[in-house]
Amino acid sequence: MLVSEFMLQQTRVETVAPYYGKWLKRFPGFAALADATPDEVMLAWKGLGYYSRARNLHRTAQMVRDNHGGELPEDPVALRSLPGIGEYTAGAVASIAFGRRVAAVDGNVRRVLARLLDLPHPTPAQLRRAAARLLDPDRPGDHNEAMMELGATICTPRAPRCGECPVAASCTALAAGTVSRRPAPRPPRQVPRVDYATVVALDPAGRILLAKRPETGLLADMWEFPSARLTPPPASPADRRSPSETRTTQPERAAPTPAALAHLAALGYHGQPAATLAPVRHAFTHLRATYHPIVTFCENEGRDARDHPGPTTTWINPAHLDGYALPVAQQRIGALLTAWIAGNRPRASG
DNA sequence: GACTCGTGGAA
DNA sequence: TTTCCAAGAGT
Repeated sequence: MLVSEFMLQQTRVETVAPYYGKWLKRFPGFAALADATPDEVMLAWKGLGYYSRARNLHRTAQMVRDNHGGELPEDPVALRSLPGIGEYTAGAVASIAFGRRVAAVDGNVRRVLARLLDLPHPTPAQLRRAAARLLDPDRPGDHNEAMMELGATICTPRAPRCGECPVAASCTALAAGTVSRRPAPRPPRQVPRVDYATVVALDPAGRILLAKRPETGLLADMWEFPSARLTPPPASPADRRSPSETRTTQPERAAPTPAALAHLAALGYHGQPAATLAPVRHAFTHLRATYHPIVTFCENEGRDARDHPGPTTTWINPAHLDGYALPVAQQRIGALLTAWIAGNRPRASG
């Protein structure tokens, strides 16, 4: 249940389903997960997104092993202290798995309560009080699941089916005619557009260069083709409050070559662009990225990550790309590269 | 309270 | 094609 709760944070059931079974087979319990390496954990989470969840679940497994005798604590306060377990997950696990009398307020329950009580801007404290007051003390787990299921199937964000709702008679927002505006949606923010030059370096043996991302921030601890930002950093958060009517003047297509070669030189390699692959677009939660992949032939002077400072890098056989934790956009670049190599194989003998 | 942090699917 | 999310947690 802990694995499913981690995976379901901000993620749909249909997306999680294929990962869940494979994960439990790969890591059958806390001990197996705790003993795994970070790379093994990231590889199993590859493609699921919000990768800090994987690192936190890994750390939680190690804390369960080292501090809790190998068994997950049942007390919601103890659960709350584990990495990646917040107020919601602690309440869900404690009530559903262990029968503790605590509420679990997720996005669905928040919406249900906001409508039942007609609260436009419910605070976490208001939601905690309301959920605790309504909780069925005899069946807290079933109650919490029922609240979430009600929000997922009847009390939906758009087009709620109030005619089928079992608690419609108690719904304050329904009586007031404000259901569609409860809770009030937050005003949209402008999403920055960012262009990256992506270096696909090929050595004479046909191997490609990968770099490991920093252990914090976007796509932490994931592998990627070395990339350099082409567009200036986004404006300060306060400057992008308004909707997208004022689209920033980003170039439709950035010129990638100089920055790409500069980045490559910074890594200690030099070469000439052999081809430019099709741009790859990818929408993150708060960022819309466009990667401009450049294929370049490089002399691999037998160097690897231990021979020079800077980011961790490694040369790999393109056929082994699946063995590395690459985010989705980088996997797409890898697919483009594979196709390009296949189309250029006859000329590669020189 | 504001902000960061992925992805795929529906509208 | 673009928007808007969906079973949150950490800073």
